[in-house]
Amino acid sequence: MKKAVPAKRKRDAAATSNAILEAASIVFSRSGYDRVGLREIAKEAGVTAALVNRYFGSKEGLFARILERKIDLAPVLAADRVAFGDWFAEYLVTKRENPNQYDPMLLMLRSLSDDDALKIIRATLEEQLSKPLTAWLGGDNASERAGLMIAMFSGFALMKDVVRIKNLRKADQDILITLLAPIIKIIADSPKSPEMG
Amino acid sequence: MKKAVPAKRKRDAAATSNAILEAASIVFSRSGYDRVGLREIAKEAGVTAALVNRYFGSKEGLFARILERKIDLAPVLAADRVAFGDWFAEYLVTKRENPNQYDPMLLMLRSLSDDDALKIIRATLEEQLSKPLTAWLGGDNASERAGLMIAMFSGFALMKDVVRIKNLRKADQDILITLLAPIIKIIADSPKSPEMG
DNA sequence: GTCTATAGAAAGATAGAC
DNA sequence: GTCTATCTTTCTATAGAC
Repeated sequence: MKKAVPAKRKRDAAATSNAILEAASIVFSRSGYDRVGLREIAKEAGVTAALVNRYFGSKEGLFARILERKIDLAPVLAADRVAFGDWFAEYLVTKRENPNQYDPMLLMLRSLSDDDALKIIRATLEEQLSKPLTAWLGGDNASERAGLMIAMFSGFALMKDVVRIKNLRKADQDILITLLAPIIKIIADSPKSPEMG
Repeated sequence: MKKAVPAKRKRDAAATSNAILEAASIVFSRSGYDRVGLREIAKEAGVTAALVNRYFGSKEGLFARILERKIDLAPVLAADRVAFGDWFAEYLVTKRENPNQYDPMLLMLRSLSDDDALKIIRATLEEQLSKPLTAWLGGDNASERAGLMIAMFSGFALMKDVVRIKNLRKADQDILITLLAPIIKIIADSPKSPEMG
């Protein structure tokens, strides 16, 4: 609940620019590209809308900058390979949305309606998720399996946190994990080399 | 390619209202709720924007009306139960988006950015997909499995047709089907009664 | 570096003529 | 039943004062 009472900085370009970027990351994650105006972002950052364009050129430029920052896959891919299915299933099911936090996946899922944003999202997904995930998975048809993995977990996040269907919101978490784990496993395990790492 | 040259009807409320509904269904499917204005819909239907509000009250009302119509699940659920996994995998992978056709799933996936639309989408998914699918699946944890099924295939449609990631667009279709089928099967088959119908 | 003020475009909705 | 015209709001972006 760190409300917008930022330590009063004055005439510090870097700090201001960071404050805007941080505010936009959070607000876009919560509401998506279209629902948020520059005024709201600026207000959250403690400045005026004019500065957003001054530092980022345009709303689209700001959005691109947010997703340019590297998405940290380490916590996900650091999991033990054989335990990955169970671990990732639990991660997806128990992950709680924090409305005051940057969440690249939710930000993207909520920003599909703008053409400019969509292009940036496509590029981000391919560069930041698809590529490293394909490499990490390895084995036969790694690219297709990475695609299915992204489809699966984006769909899960979409239905659980964005659309919020009851089936997933009211479900017992342990049951969901039990059901989800084998799905992740068969995607993650290369069919022809299931025991390799 | 049936461009907007509708058989000139004059002063026929039912026909006009239908034309608007049909045009909106197609345009919303192609572009989503936010990207489309009432003027564009009206033009496509061969009328003016004022009539849209006259017949549907508001843009939101129009959107709700589109999704009120029953989604026909028969072609999907009519499949033989044991062959369902293979059949549905092939269906999802080979399905081609037709930009001149109403597609409820793509319409919803592209309309997540508006709050009013999102509420309608949530209700539609639960009433029109979740409920019948849960009943059809049956067995233990049918609701959770239905939720996962919806998550899986909405995520697949999202990444294939909306975001269009290369992993799924450039993939060999047979490989995708082969990988997808077992995923669908383990969701569809109740863990404790895998052989029941 | 930051602000106020505003330009300019587009949207949803409505009043009223025909 | 359908149209034109317009009101009102909201948005991104920019010019220019301080």
